[in-house]
Amino acid sequence: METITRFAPSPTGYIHIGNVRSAIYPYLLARQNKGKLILRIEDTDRARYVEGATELIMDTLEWLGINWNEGPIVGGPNGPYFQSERKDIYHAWARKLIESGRAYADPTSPEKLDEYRKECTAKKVPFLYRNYRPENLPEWKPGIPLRFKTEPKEYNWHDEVMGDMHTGPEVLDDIILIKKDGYPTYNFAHIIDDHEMGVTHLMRGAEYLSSTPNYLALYEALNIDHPKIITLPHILAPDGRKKLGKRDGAKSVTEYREDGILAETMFNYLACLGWNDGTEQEIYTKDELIKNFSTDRIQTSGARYDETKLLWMNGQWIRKIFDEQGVDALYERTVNFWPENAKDATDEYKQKVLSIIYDRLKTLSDLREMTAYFFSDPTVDVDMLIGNKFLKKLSESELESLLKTSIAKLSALQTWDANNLQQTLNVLLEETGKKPAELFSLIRIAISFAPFSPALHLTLDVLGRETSLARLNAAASAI
RNA sequence: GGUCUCGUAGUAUAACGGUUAGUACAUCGGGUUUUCAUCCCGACAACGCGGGUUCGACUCCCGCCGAGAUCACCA
Repeated sequence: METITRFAPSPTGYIHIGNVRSAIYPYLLARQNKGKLILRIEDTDRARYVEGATELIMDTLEWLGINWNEGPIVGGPNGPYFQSERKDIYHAWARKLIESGRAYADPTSPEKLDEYRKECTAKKVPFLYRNYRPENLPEWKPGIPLRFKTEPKEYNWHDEVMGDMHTGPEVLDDIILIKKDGYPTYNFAHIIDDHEMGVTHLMRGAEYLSSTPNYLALYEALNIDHPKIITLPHILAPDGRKKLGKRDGAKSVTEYREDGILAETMFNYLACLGWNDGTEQEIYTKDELIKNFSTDRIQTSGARYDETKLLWMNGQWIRKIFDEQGVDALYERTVNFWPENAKDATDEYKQKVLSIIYDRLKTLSDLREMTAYFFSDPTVDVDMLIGNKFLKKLSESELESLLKTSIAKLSALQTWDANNLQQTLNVLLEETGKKPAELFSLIRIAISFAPFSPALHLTLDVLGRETSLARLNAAASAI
């Protein structure tokens, strides 16, 4: 049987890192089995609906490389893929339930419901609406919610991650199927949709675990089979132990993207948070994940989200892309991350800068801080020179003459390239009798006035003869 | 409160009855002609507690403790 999975977000805002995984895993499973991934928009809550959220979600998925086979834009045989456009379908199924006596219109007011609830809380007994079913039930019509008439019993089921599950009748209740505004609840809609769309594997977060028995009861009353149930453990907030949510400051995927986290990193990190293939591999391409993914190795316990490791992994990915795909591939991803003063620089020059700085980047946005001096002359800061921990021991006149010696030597260079620069710097070391720490720090700071920079000969090479010498002269005359 | 789930170093994890409990991030120390990184080497650091079962338990069973999820006309 073809594997059909789905990602079914509700358009209430951005996708944060706590819930991208419920898109990644279904995607991996679908691709691994040459199946289909369906994107379905669960927009039945009109109050929480956010304009543009669907586009934002699709944009995020696209960035991550999660493409769907059926859903908005691409269409498909099982549409519409917006729940708000499927009302008739839900109502048709609802009428079947009414006919079989498994659903009823519930005239109870929200106030009355509240009262019941408080009563139960006071008595310290669990609130179950089925104990309060009204006597004279009206016809179901718009304006009145429709409830499921449950038949309390035990349920046993298998969860691909959690294993064999069991619950007693006390967890079953008369859940609302259709709200008074005519829209279905998630509880009802997702069951109908998954069935009609042929979903074979249902992957969702652990927060749905406790309502699963109610869903099982619904499948039964509807006389339909349920997909394989795969419960994903929660991603926990970095500090607390709670499920990561927007309230805990869970950032949107878009935010990470803007901070210079690569899509590869995001995908890799999240896929491996709560899953591993049993080997010691840490860096996975999407294809490797598709190949190696298996639901039976998904963790059962929640995993804390660790941004430090994400940053480490991003550094790994930056280097991996550079090493395996070349500077062009990495450069393509950096276009939005250069400092303001790099605006007029050529692509060729920026690529040169990138190729000597890339292994220092944790995020692409580090470029802004780390490369400014490549694009315009830094402000001369004499204190930075004389206060440097290696240069402190030298007098100012010594520094000045050392700089002048260096300038003379470097100016004499026939061909200004990395190799020759390296050789010349070595000669300078011998001739001046200075330690590398002293001579190189001096030159490095004089040309960059930055806390750090790439290897000296490479930096000089990229800056070029004219700029390098001009900056050295400026520094020398400022001392 | 009911129900369900979870519990290996600070973090993510490996182990599926027998290992000096492995790996990675983080931290600390060292190395590679300056810095910051990369890279390499090293160090620190864990089986929640208590009972069983067993020749032998991180691994199986029970209890306890701790943590989380859920009990909406939200998804």
